[in-house]
Amino acid sequence: MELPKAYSPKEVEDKIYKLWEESGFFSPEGLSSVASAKEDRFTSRKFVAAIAPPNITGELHIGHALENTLEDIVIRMRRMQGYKTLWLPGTDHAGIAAQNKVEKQLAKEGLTRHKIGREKFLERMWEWREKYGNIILDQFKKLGLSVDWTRTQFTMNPGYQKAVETAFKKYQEKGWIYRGERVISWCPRCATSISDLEVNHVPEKGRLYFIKYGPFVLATTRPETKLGDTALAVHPSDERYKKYIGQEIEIDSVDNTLPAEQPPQIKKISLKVVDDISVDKEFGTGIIKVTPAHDLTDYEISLRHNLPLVKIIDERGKMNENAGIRYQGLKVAQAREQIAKDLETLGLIEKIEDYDHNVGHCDRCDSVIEPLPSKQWFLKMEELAKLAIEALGNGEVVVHSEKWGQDMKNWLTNVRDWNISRQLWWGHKIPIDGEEDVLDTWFSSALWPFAAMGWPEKTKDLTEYYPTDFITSDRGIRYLWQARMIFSGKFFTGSAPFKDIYIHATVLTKNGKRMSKSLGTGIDPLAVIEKYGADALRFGLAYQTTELQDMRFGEDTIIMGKKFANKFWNIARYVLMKLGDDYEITGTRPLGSEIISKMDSAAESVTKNIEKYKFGEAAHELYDFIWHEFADKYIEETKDKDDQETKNALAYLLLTCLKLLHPFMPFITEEVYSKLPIKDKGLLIVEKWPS
RNA sequence: GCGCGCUUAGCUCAGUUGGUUAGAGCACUGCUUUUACACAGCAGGGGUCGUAGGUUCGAAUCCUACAGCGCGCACCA
Repeated sequence: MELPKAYSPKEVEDKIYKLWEESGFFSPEGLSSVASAKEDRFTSRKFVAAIAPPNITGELHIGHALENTLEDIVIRMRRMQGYKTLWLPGTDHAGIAAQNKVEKQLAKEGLTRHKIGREKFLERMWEWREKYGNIILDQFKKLGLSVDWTRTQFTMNPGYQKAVETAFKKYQEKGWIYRGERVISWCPRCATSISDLEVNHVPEKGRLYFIKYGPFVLATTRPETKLGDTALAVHPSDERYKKYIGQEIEIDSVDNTLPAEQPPQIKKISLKVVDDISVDKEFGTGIIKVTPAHDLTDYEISLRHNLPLVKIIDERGKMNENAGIRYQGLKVAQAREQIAKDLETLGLIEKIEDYDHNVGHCDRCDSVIEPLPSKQWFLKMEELAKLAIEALGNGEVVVHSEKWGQDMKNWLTNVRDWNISRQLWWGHKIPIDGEEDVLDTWFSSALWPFAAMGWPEKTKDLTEYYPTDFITSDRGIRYLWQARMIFSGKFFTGSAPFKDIYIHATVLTKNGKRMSKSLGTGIDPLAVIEKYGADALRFGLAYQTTELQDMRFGEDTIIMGKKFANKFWNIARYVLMKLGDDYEITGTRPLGSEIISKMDSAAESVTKNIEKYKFGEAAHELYDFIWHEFADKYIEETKDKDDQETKNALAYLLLTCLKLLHPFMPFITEEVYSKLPIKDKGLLIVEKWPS
């Protein structure tokens, strides 16, 4: 059987993937066809993982490629070790992100969701999901992922909807769901509340306005919120202001009842001075205006001092009737300019300084966030957080590396109640009569490992495969998703939903910047696969993986993977040539020569490293052994030998390396395996792991 | 601001509990087209291990300070 001189991935990959799919070995049911009770293969031991479901909005990016390559390495090794493996795939409806996509689509047609109405809009959402929802999953096939496609889930499937409803009701029975008017982070563009975790603080150049407030001067970046002031606050121990605490102070303000066309006039108002420890004596003049409705810190102060809220900014980011006719209808930024001008005219501004500060932006659309009071649904976190902290503390869930586990515990210890309602249309409707809002998308994601298996029904899958063994994601969603999965699992099923969490590195550009599609700094995995092959990409990614260090990824590493694939291909060619036509590989271990024992210890070490999720080390060991020990030394030393012993050793080395390399480079290894002179062989994917 | 991480060859990174001449891939130089592979082989150049101190018989490895880069949390109005 002649092998071509160079390995060409394109001719191999799709063909091999098809073979695997047809074999049924991606499903535990398929594995039972080759099960052996005697050797305990695919019978009693199980290994289960649920994929991090990609959003229906997306396309494959290099982060997905890394994440799922690593997970596939674990799954493939476990499968070969004889575990009945299940890797459960699916997609996430991605509430706000997906809704934004379709709204953009509508905008191109000159439409808005309000113009077409809720029903029609949801139809469009489902159309989107039909058309684009599975793109990533299809792309996963190019990567060679061995997920069980017969079980593909979606977070808005009817069964999953039921899980979400059930979960909500169970929380309700506990009395942990409540509705409250609170100041929350609001995105005027998306017209919904968003989670604090979805607010990005971006440094911006702003201005600090020093405004006269009666006998005081105080500094603010947002003069327009003056119209919503309900108090002034100082630090309790500030000697400068101690005598004013508790007093009502008369202040010159601007008359907001005058139309904008008229020159500004002074209006007297009065504000009480309160003392609060949150005030920094050192900043500005040490005295602050309190605008409870539009500032999170001020809101906290208002709760402590029982101050009223005056809402002056509406849900579209415009000044409302409480701002007075002079400002009503202006956008926040316009109102800021207008009032600054008015105050200046009235001589109420002492000075204006340039000022660099951080401004909150929406994670999804980058609009400036407006804190404002809004009626939202909340989930009490106290008891739930305890459940997760306990699971992380007693080793029921182990986080790799430990650094991230500690980090999650810290977050859970300080976590506030979860605002679970969103003013969107795409998502799970809050299961309360007359309620129009939907649930935060992470509410359903939090149920993923068990809801994807059919919970709350007592399904066979749930009994057999839950809890799972492994999950992985990048660090960006360890609170949003992983921490919440832990307490959801504990609360609803009594078990933590997985044993091991692996937080993988973030892939950066070669220059250490975040990869961004809009900046054109991303690497498209599909283009890489097209150019170098999936195995090269997979191996390159795994080779660079370390526990903590983020990964600056360039083509060099992929080129290395490609060269390595070609090297391995030629090792196989050589061995096959050397073995000759009538040799049959039996897989028996030749008696211990030096190279054989080196092989064995490499096998053991690679296994241990994958089991400990030390992917980079495992890849290095394989590379070094195959290239430098097997090829450079052993093959070179035995070139002039033709005896049976050498042939046995060559055959054994090739077969063992093939197996060890398979999780990293599944396509080329399966292809080579298909060419080996072995009697009654099946597919490499279910062959016995060497260690 | 608080916390964490990183800083080792031109580039991207390894360096296990401190111990002889600090490693890999890519790039580079020279030689080799020898029937597995030129996507290769052999040989080689290149590093005061961020800076300054300290501990030690001995430090890239431990401690302190500083600097640069990055991440997370919190936002000071």
